[in-house]
Amino acid sequence: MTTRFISLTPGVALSDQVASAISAEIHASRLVEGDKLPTEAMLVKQFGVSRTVVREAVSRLKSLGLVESRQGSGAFVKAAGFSPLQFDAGLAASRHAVIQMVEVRRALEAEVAALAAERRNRTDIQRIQRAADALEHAVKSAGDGVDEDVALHRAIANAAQNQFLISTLDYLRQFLHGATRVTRANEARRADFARQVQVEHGAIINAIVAGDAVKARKAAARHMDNAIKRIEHADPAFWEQEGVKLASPLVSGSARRTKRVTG
Amino acid sequence: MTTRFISLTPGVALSDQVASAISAEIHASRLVEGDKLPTEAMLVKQFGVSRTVVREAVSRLKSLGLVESRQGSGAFVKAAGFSPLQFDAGLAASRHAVIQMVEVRRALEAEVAALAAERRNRTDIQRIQRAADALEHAVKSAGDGVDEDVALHRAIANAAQNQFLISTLDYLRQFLHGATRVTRANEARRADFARQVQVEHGAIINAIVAGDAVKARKAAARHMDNAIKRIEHADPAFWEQEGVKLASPLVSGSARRTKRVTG
DNA sequence: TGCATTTATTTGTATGATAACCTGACAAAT
DNA sequence: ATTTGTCAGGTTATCATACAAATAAATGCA
Repeated sequence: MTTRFISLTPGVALSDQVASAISAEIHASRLVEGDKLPTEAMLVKQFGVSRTVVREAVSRLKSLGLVESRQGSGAFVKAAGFSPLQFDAGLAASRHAVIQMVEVRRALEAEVAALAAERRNRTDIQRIQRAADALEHAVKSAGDGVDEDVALHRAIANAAQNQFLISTLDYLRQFLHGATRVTRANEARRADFARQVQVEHGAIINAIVAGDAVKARKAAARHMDNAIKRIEHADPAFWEQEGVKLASPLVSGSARRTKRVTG
Repeated sequence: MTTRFISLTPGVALSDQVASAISAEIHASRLVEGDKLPTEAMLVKQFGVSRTVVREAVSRLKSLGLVESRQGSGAFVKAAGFSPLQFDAGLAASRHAVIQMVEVRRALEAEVAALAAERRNRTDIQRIQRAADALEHAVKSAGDGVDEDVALHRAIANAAQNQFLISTLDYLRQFLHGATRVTRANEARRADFARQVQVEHGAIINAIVAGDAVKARKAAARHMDNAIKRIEHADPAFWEQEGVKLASPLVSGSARRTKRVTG
């Protein structure tokens, strides 16, 4: 008796259905590491599709790292590695989600600042202050200063000497880049806001230079708290138009045709 | 004049080579979002392979989210999504890396505890206390309590009402699971250690129940600080043997035959 | 038993054919 | 002028068949 798979619904690509059917068996642990998949011929029979479809389905599972095939032998379930962290891209434009992400960032930036204060060396301090100068110069030159802001925070993160903190913050920044742009545009319009940000940065940097981890942690947390406030008071037009456009994809995998490619 | 792709080397699966060749074009920005890939017929000519190979290659790019194909129209380069966060799995067994990951976790657990203290409702409190009871019971029953420990921290995270904090912590836990097992085994051997952990948990829970965010943050941070200390004093044998075993897979994609499947 | 050879199985690749679908163009009707 | 219907060409999706290459099982022999 062989494994019975689900029936197929027309309309959706057959290879997708077969791939997800097999993938479901693996995730449901009905097929575990080392297990041999049914042969292509068997899958053809069980699903009632052609070998092309079966091969494409298995090929996708291979590229996803779920299975591994050996010519002449068969296809086998691979060891389930660590599943990567991947937030839903559509949430990057939702005001609520962005605030939650900044909460994550607040935690990490505070930790980074504290560790940087403990571990910074002379080179780190130089880089941080150079990045701060560049940011100040960009603001004076009427630039938005987004890149310089990122560079400053990255310089601080480097001083913390923790690769995972750096990676995680970089990952978050992918999602927060759009929001950062908006908030900085807001800040640029109001001189008092810009000055406030500069003061916040200065407090963090001073604490790091002084080697005061507690003060650095507090200053970084306060900086992020204010960032949340600035996001909350950002131009609501941004969240509406962008939010709607990007929010749809996540509710379901339904077909959408957002882009025209006519030549 | 159409895009010229690389030549093929025998030995490696053709579909792999074609897939990575096209993928390289995309990553090199010679093919950008919205661009139409050459038709299957063209790719067949350019690479000098069969249509089966081309289709499997494109199918893999689809599952990787790099391209999207529309029947009757063609295959198009999709918008480059956010690159996921993925730590090197081999590092999960290195003592130094684990400590750095716990530093990340300390930041997040502190934030989680603080937010949980602010946002917890009656249901959250019930779940947290039930999880704490289960952990205590597991310890008394001579279990290692790893699962219960995870469940407790997860219950707290849920009360924080921040999906991204939860996801990120879950992601970290994948890597820290092995280390957690070891440290808890250590704790189980020493009654004073076990009691200390229980006290630390109790402090976090009490602060959350009391709604004291500051105290909750401090208690969680202290718990993680002690976790780092416990890891540093863990049995060094673990880091040696496990470290070697887990370090190998990542150095290259070479063929290894670890498992026999004769059934 | 132990080993070499053969045979069968299975995946990799090639090829041709058909169906489903999209796009653009054009004509007809409104 | 706009909409609707139809058609032709191109493209992907699927099917079927065949052969090559690698592996595993079976066989025969010493």
